[in-house]
Amino acid sequence: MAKSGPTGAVARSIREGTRSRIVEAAVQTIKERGFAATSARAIAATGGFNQALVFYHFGSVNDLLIAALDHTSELRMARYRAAIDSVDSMPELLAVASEAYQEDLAGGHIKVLAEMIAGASAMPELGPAIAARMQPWITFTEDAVIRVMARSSVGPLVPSRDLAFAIVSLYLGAAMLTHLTEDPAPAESLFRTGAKVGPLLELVTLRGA
Amino acid sequence: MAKSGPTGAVARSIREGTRSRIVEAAVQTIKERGFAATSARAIAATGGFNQALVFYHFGSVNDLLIAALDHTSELRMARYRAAIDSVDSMPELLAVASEAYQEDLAGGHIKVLAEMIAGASAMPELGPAIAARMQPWITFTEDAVIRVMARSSVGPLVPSRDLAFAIVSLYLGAAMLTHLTEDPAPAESLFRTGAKVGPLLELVTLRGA
DNA sequence: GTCTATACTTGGATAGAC
DNA sequence: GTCTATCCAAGTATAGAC
Repeated sequence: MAKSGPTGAVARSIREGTRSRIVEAAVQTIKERGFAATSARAIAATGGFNQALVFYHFGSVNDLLIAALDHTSELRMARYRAAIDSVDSMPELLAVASEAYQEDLAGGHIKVLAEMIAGASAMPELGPAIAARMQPWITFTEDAVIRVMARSSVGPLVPSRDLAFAIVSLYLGAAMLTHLTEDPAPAESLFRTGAKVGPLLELVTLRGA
Repeated sequence: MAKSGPTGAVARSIREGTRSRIVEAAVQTIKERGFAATSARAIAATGGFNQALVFYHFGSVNDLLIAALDHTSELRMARYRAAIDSVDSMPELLAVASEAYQEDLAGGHIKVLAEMIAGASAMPELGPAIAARMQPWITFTEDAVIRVMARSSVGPLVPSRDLAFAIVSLYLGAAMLTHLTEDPAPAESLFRTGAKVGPLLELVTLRGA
């Protein structure tokens, strides 16, 4: 007969593992205090554990931060994939992208991304790891672009790779500017305008409509 | 009768002032070593002067960095203004923008901008100062957009502020990605594609053509 | 105005007890 | 696996001689 395990917070801690607790504390610390303030000591304070655990489990603060970025990236990618896979028209795509952006902003995901990319400059050895984690987003965007452009008469004229790079750049740049100025209004206005212009574009370019 | 002054490097130093020497050393250090490595000690080593001078002349490293950003921003703004003020068609504008981007990349201006924006996350007290220094670029871009769109039949439909914000975001995001991956190819490909698509757009939308 | 020397702080990282 | 205690490096900033 199996002995019954612990319950409550302790059980949660064991089930999720200390590693997960540390990763989540790292994400939360970046969101709340920014990259620069996310030291091993600050992460430990956020999560309520000892500073030395960071090094025991991850070897270095940098390796922990990369694990944290992986963690949020996976969550966000799953969210975007579910929202976009069922979409194949430009207006729908813009609407979904706008909605997901609002979620990212409210949930602090944008802040984590912006802080990590910014941090890559502060810790150059972090650069390649973060760059590698941007590639899936470009590929993902390119897939969506190809699907939507297939219905357009100008689709074949626009290199999908360039358009995907432009979209990711635009998203990233808008996130950095929003994050920098702490003023969400310009980006929101841009998304609203995009939602209005999208259907127009579709009208003009729809193949064989 | 005026006594003749010193010559050579010494004269240059006096004429430009120590402040300028320090600012230029700061810019060069950011370009060569990145934001994180741009400490008072590193700047002093680059410029061949004493570390304490940074604090005597600027009070803090942060204040020096802001002065350095002002310095490069003024140079770049003058360059862009001269190039763009004489332009009023979309293809020309894209060509000029592409050229200026190449210059920025080669001259390291993009690196300075990217490092400073990244650094704003690392040093939160730097954020507002840098945000304020992005505004002139959005306004400048909006002016160019308004002039070019005046010739287009769809011009009145596109809010110029949104388009300007999008262009600056795209530029910034592309710069950050290029900087991060150290691969200039995607951004260059995007600019080439833009140069091809621009004339097409103009053909389609030219007012009363 | 510019230098040397140094006080002070923060944070990464490890040793060793438990 | 987790804790306490500590070492060490790097950097800001200042005091005070020149």
